[in-house]
Amino acid sequence: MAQVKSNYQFEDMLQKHNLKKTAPRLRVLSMMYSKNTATSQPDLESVMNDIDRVTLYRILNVFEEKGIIHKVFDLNGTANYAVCHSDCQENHHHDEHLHFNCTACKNVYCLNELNIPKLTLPAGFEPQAFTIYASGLCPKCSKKGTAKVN
Amino acid sequence: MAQVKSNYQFEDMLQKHNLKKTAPRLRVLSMMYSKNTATSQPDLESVMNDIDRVTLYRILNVFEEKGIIHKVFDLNGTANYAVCHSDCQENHHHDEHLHFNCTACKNVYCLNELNIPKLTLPAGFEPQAFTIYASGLCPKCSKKGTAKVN
DNA sequence: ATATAAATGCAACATTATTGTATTTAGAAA
DNA sequence: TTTCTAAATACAATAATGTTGCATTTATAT
Ligand SMILES: [Mn+2]
Ligand SMILES: [Mn+2]
Ligand SMILES: [Zn+2]
Ligand SMILES: [Zn+2]
Repeated sequence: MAQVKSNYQFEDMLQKHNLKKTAPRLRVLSMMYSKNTATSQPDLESVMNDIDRVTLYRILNVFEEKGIIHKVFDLNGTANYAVCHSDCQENHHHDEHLHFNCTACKNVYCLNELNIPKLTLPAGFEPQAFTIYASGLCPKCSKKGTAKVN
Repeated sequence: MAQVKSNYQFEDMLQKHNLKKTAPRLRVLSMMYSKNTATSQPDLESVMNDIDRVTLYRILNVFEEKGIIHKVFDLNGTANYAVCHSDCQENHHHDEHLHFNCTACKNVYCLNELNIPKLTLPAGFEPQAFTIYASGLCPKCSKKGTAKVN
């Protein structure tokens, strides 16, 4: 499920976006691509505790600007970041997919494969983007509850 | 659109939830029911600047616990609060409606009338609640853009 | 190799969330 | 009505998070 990318590909990504290939950026990219769930800044900080808090903050910001990652708020309102699957451009995201927030493990999953149904809003509303949030149990946690632990 | 309720009804609501009828609580209730959009804590603070910030914080918390209001995060991740339209109970909310966040005026609208289509998630996911977010222009702001200002 | 713009790390500050507690107050009981 | 008590408020203090400025370091173009 998690995308497999080589370090060379990460360097390529940075270059394409006119970003310098630095160690902190490559590490963030590799961590985010290795997971199939979104990552909060506290998550990043605890794993990469040798990188400055502000540096991570700025890396996440610039990645979001460039359309490399997108931000999603979980049930508690804390920001989580996930890689953009699609054709996101600088300052123009297209992340209209479903976000699933597991109430047990708290992980946030981007379910890109799901297409969002068309909705008609009340008169006057002119929607430009939709996202759906679902909360409940993710595959891992629902398995734990019922049968054997994975 | 905004619900009209008398002060007597607000007192009644507090009593039903075993909350004392205090001036700050009644003022918060009356403000939130008078609007058809969600209210952020900074909003409340600026209007009711004689009430302590922490008091407002705790009022919002207890109202949410009791199922009187629900929290919704806007595009910037700041919490907004809106009255629950339906059968929300203590620690058991049923606010599965669409939230519309206007990119111009930043207001958040709860569109309760809209029913959310059934969605089938990938195998293993066990959703318990859905909410849809839409962003774009609200009726007021779309009108401003095209024709005369309202 | 050198120059330079970009990125990092550190300090400082801003904002918001949260907890503790003394004082006040609503509502029950006398 | 007065008295009592648990609940609520206000204020102080701390924690957590977001943001900016700037000196130092580093990637990369020349
Ligand atoms: Mn996503
Ligand atoms: Mn709502
Ligand atoms: Zn889970
Ligand atoms: Zn608007």
